[in-house]
Formats: sequence, C-alpha cells, structure tokens
Amino acid sequence: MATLSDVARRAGVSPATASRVINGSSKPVTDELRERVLAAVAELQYVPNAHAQLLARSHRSAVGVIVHDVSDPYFAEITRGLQRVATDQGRLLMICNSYRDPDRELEYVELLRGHQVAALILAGSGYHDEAFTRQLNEKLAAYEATGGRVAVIGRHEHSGDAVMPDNRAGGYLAGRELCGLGHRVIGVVAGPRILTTTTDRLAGLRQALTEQGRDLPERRIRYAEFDRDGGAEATARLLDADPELTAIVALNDSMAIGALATLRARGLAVPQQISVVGFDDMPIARDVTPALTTVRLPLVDMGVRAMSLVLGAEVAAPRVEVLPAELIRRDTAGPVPLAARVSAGSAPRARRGDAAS
Amino acid sequence: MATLSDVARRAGVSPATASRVINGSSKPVTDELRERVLAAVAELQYVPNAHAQLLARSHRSAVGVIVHDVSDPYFAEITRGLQRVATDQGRLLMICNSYRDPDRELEYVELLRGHQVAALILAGSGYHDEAFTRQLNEKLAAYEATGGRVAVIGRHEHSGDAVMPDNRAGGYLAGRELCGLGHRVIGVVAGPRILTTTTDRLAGLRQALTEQGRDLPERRIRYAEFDRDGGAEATARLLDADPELTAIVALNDSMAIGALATLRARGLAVPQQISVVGFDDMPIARDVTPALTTVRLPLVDMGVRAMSLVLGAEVAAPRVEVLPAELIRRDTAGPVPLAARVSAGSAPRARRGDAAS
DNA sequence: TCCCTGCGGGAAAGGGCTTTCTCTGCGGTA
DNA sequence: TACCGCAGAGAAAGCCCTTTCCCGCAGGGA
Repeated sequence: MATLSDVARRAGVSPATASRVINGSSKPVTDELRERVLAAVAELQYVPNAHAQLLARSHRSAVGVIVHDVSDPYFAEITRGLQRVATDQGRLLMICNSYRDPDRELEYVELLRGHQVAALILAGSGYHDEAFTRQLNEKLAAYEATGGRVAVIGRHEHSGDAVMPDNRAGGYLAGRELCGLGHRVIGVVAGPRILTTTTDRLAGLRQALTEQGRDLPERRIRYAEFDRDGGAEATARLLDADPELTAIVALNDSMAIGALATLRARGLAVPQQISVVGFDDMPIARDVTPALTTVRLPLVDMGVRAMSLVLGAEVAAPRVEVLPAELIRRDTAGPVPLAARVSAGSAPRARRGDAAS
Repeated sequence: MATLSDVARRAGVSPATASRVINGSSKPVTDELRERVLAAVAELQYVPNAHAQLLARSHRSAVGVIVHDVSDPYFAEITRGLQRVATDQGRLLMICNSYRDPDRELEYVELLRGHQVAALILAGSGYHDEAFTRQLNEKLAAYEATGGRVAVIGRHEHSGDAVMPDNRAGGYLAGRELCGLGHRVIGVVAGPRILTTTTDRLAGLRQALTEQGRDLPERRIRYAEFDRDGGAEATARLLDADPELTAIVALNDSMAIGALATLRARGLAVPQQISVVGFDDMPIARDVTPALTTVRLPLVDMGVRAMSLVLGAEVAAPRVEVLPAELIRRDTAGPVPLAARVSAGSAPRARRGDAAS
C-alpha cells in the first residue's frame, strides 16, 4: 500500500504539504504543488490509512450503535432514523448486533469505546437481570466519565438520556380494543419474560383487562422467542391449553405472523373465529392477509430522537422522551364470535352449555 | 481516556509488559506483575485504543462487505452466511449499505481499503453502465494489487472470484411453471432495467416463454423499484394496460408482495383469477396469504461460499461458483382460468367471444 | 571458577498520519 | 537601507500501541 510519504516523495514535496492538499486544509498551498500532489495520488491510487488518520486526529466522530439485529424490521426502522440524523451531521455509524446476548452487549460497549466513538446508543429491550444491569451501567458511566455521550432506546437501565416507546400504553390499547370487541378469553403470545419490553407491554395489557373486569391468568400467557417461529409455537401451546380462546395478543408483529400461520394451519378463521392483535406495526403488517391489527410505535422517529439527543448539546439533567403508541385497526381483530359470547360468563353452567353445543 | 502508559505507570511496569499482559502475549510475565497490571486495568477502566492497535499491528484482519441494504431480507440472508464464516475465523465484518447508488459503492471501496480490510465482498446486482463498471474494476484491481482479496456475489463485473445465483435459470423455471399451468398472457413486474439481475432473470423467463411458443413483448414488462411499493405500482400499470393478464412474474419477492396487495385491492382472486410467481424465497414468502410460489435462491449459502473463497487459499485462476435456483410451489400459482383458456388463441374471433361472455 | 543459556523485563523503534512550530524569502514600510 | 510581517513550505513532535532487540541476572555444566 502506498503511504503518504510515497505520495510526497513522488510529488517532490514534504508529507506535510501532501497531507494538507489531500485533506483540503485551510493552510494555503500553491497551485503547482497542489497539482503535483493530486497527480501523485492518482498515479499511486493512494488511499489514506484510516487507522493512522483516526489515531493522529484523535477526533471522536463516529457513533456506536448496539441493537439486537439490524435485519429485524423493528431495529431496521430505528436504525433508519439513527442513520438519517447521523448522515446529516457527517457522522459514521458503527452498528453491532448483540443478538440479545447480554455478554455480547457488554463486549460491544468496550469494543466501541476502543474505537473512540463520540457517542453510544443502545436500542432494544433491557433485561430483568440485576447483575448485568449493574455491570452495564458501570461501563456506561466509565465511558461517560471520559466525555462519551450515551442514549438508550426502549430500556430503563441507563440514568441518562433515553427515548422510550410507551410500551405499557401500547399494551393497554391492545387490551382495551379487544375488550371493546367483547372478548373475554384472551391469550398472550409473549417474548422472553426476562425482557422489560415483554413485561411492560404485558403490564399495560393486564391493566386494561383488569379495568374491564377481565383477568389475565399466567396460564394464558406463553413465553417464547420474539420471532415468527416463537409466535407460531407459543400460539400452538396456547390453543392446546385453552381451546376457548377468542383472541390473541402477540407482543410483537413477528410473533403475530407466526400466530397467524398456526391459526391458518389449524383452520381457524381470523377474525371470525379468533382475533389477533400484534405490536410494533412493522411494514409487513399491512401485507399479510388478513392485514394485521397492531399497535404502532414511531420507530423511525425513535431513532431520530435518540441520535439528536446524543449529538445535541449536553444538558445537565437527563432527558427522557416518551413516544406514544397508537392502535392501528386492520383486519385481524373482530367482534367476539356469537358462540363465545353466549358462554361469556365464566360460570360453570354457561361453560357446560357451550361444550354441549 | 486512560492510555497504556497510564496503566503501566500505575502498575509500576513498562508499557511493554503491560501490553504483553493485556494481549496475552506468548512472552512469559511473572504472576506478580501480571496481577498488578490487571488491577491497574480494572481500576482505570482501561480499554485499548483500537486505532492505535490496528495501526501498530498493521494486521489486515477485518473483511469489508458492500450490500444494497442489510435490512433487505435478500441481503440479510446473504450477510448471515458471510457472518457465519467470518465469526468462525475470528474476523470482524464491516458492512456498508450502498442503497444501490454506484457512486456510494465506489466511495465505500475506498473507505474499506482505507480501513485496511483483508478482503472485500460486493453483493448485489451489477449495473449496465460501462463507465461505472470500468471505474469499479480499476479500483478493485488496485486493491488486489496490494494483496487484497475480492469476491463478488451476483454480479458479472469482476474478473476474479464470484458466486453467482443462477438468475437466468430461475427466470426460466418461473416461465416454464406458468406455461405448464396453461398461461399465455404473462406480465412481468421487473426491477430497474439498469440492473443485471433484472435482465438476467428476464432473459431466462423470455427463453422459457419462447420455447413454449409464447412471447414476452416489452409492453407486458413494467420496470420499477425492486421493493414492495415498486411492485404494487408496476402491477397496477400492468393491469391497466392489459386486463387479460392471467399471470404475473415478479422479479423479486418484495415486488411480489406489492403485486399481491394491488391484486387484493382490485378484488382479483389469487390464484383463481390470476397467478403470481415471486423470486428469491425470502422468509416472509411462506407467511403471506396465499403463500407465495417463488424461485428459491440459496442466499445463506451464497454468503458462506463467498466468504470462504475470499478467506481461503489464493488460487491463480478466478473461481466462479454458480448456485442453482429452485422452484418452490406454494399457493399463488394455479392453472389458467377457464375463460382465459377459451380465448387463448390470440385470434380476434376468440377475443370477441370472450368479451361477450 | 568461568562461561553459556535462558528467562523476565525494559528501551526503543516503528506504524502512517496530522499539526504545530520553525524557517526562508519576498514585498512593503519607515 | 534596514526592518517588519507574512505567505508558503518543511521539520519534527506527537497520537497510542506492538514488537523486536537488548540487557541483566540466575542457574547449570564443564
């Protein structure tokens, strides 16, 4: 690889001058030398060594991002928002996939710190794990102590800037919608229970049901991976345990799609026999058939906000921006079936009648 | 930020010793010093400066990857394959999204070269653009001249190692399938015509139709963006121009999903009234309703192969691995409707009869 | 006793670039 | 004519590590 001094030698100038020409320094250089340098660069196909540049400049400019998986639509959307702001400000993004492995998350914090990023953004659910949370906070604090900026998206841990989708309110919306449609026996296809996202959404949902005089016993909740196959499998288990289910809330859209697949496989008509509500409103939600009723989160906006926080002026008090959830009514949630409505009261009498029909 | 010499000073050793401890060098260090260094590292929350390390080691280890967009399922799958091999070999991946902008692609080649990557992988369609192709090849050649390895996935440009999905054969399979089902009036929802992927798939499709005595006039092809909305829009235009269409081939699955959306909006039953065949078999293809009949490409495997080529032994002759396409029959392609079969001969007489019915 | 060997540790030389500081030479002013 | 100031170029000092080379010392063999 050609180096800067190769270029300088070839152009018959000092490395300093070559550097100035190449980087468009403010220091003036005569046109003749400039031309010679540029010619040398072209002839040698010279590309500056980024590591050397970064080291010499000791100029923190890149921003580190830790997500579960960029190719997961939830994070893809958030990343789109992050990217938009970063590009506007001429920042490079370093994106790392933790695949929801806490250890890997910790490692990536160090890795990114080592790469001298100007800021760090952690997106995705936090964990109900005391030890991990403490460790993470220590690392983040150490990073902040050296001037690094940190923001989190959708997790509570961090004491500093945060962008929070209103998961709880979203869960509430889903619950209220189904209650309004007359459903009483509602199952939940949930993500891993160690994730705060799962428990937050669940809490909102439970609150809505309670307010409407329904309940949400643990046996109507199935925890699985937060993806399509997890949703399919959890739905199957739910159905096996409780055939009287008239509605399912999936705690994200991927799981909802898995749920729809299982329901289709079992010949259950959606929404005539059973309703489904998803969560997140990822792009594909409108294209499945029937189109998915779901709770929308402003994902791109979340990314935009987080990056703005982290690149904006430093403020003494930590800022927490809560972004609202919104119910998107499409075609997977309908009124409770008549048969189920008859047996609605959970009195044994009604149950028997239902079973006999 | 604490530096190595801070650590060394605190531990009362030389930077050399500190470095050896931290990096687990093969050179032996007494336990006492080791402990002192480790303690200092912990106290100072020391993290090595990655740029300095990379510079000092001058050790090309990372691999650069340029794709259209990692969050596009097509590339997400390929990337999964790349990642798998890279992780096995302890390589870091630097992934860049070109968003199908040739200039950005060129820039990223330089950027990655500057970052001293050991190899470069370009995934995604090439362009019918002489000037760009030449420029790209020059840059790649310059990189290879300095010992860099290069492989491309799904593009013809490069003269070296390549992994090629058999796009042409895939197009052929789609065409043969539809002909076999009796379709005669087949429309194509195509990606941008500047992409070689588009033209390759189209060529295979055209060959199949020709062999079966059908033709594929330009007016039955609509070019649009290679995504959902492009597919939806192109389908609408196609339908407007040619209401007699009984089948649509979408040149990738995203477009196929857009096509299904348009057909649904217009109340056309799939596959009873009109058939649809996609391309790529991305994961969501099985979850749309009806499940998408499509041409599968071994995406993950393509990534695996490419990374293996590039990290494996250097070989004099460039290797080109062609990976086969496979037709996946699901539910969107069915026999041509009876009405259309009657009017199959393009004789005016039959047409009139059809219109009267 | 002497020399050689080998081990544990430090000094110092890069690695390639940026940037400050210094120097030279020229034009302009007193 | 003497001096000042400034423009334009180069010398050199980092930036923070890694790794080679070298040194001192202790132990073992002759």
